[in-house]
Amino acid sequence: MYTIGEVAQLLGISTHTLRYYEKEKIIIPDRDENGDRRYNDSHIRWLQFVIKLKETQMPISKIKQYASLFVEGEHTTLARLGLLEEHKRYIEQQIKTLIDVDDMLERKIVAYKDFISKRAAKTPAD
Amino acid sequence: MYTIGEVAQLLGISTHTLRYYEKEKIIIPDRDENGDRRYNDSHIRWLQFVIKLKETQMPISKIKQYASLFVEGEHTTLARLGLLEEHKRYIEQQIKTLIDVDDMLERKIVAYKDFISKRAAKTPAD
DNA sequence: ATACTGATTAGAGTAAACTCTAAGTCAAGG
DNA sequence: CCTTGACTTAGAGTTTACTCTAATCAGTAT
Repeated sequence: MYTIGEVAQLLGISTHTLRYYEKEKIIIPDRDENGDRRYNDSHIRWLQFVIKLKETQMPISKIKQYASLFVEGEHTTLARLGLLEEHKRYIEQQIKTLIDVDDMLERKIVAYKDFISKRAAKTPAD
Repeated sequence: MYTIGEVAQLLGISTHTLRYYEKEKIIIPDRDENGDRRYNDSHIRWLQFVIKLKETQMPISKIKQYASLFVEGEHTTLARLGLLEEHKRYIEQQIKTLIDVDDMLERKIVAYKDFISKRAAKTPAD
């Protein structure tokens, strides 16, 4: 069981963000006898999943949708599957785009290096 | 030579955005005798490059920096090279992350499908 | 006792990147 | 003549995702 500060540290996010996610109903931790938030291992795993989705540009609104389907229960598995499949398609498209741009940058970088080395060769006495 | 409306259509962005990019000094088109913006092929190519950078999450502030180095002239090639190399490193890291999450989603999706098909098998008379 | 640490809340503020509105002017085409 | 589409400046509004503030309280350290 972790406090909000411990979770923040562990996952490299701020306590502000954790409270924001709770306000948005993305994660609802338990509370201890003082009313302080308590996160267990399954909360942590869910947060790690959320962070992965975020790193791949899934908007908070979609993550919220997915989280609320979870709360609704087992009859939403098909809808959840749909969301994941949709995001997977986005990711695969994004990978293609990134590879394209990576190639484009590689060519530009080579051209710049070439230009710089030629310029250097032209002014040997500088 | 293209008008702002033609460029917007061609590149799938709005005229507002093109004016905004001009305000931010990312692209400075020519003007015709009426003072209307005129974009030539090299403007178009530069805009296509900007859009590619944006698709790969380069912030407008960085694109601005790169554009202003261009305007400053040839002595900024090293700085430009640096910016491109930095963004290339970001992209390559991002590709790794996307591949990881793609795998993770694949596993989740398989698990969901498995669950759904097992549930269907349990209730053959539904 | 009191200062420090870390927790709580509601709600305000911020940054990025547009996106649009107002309130006009101007020129060409049908 | 009227519509369309361009132009201007200045500024307001929107969305996303935080990020921070203020005021308060509970437990521990000196």
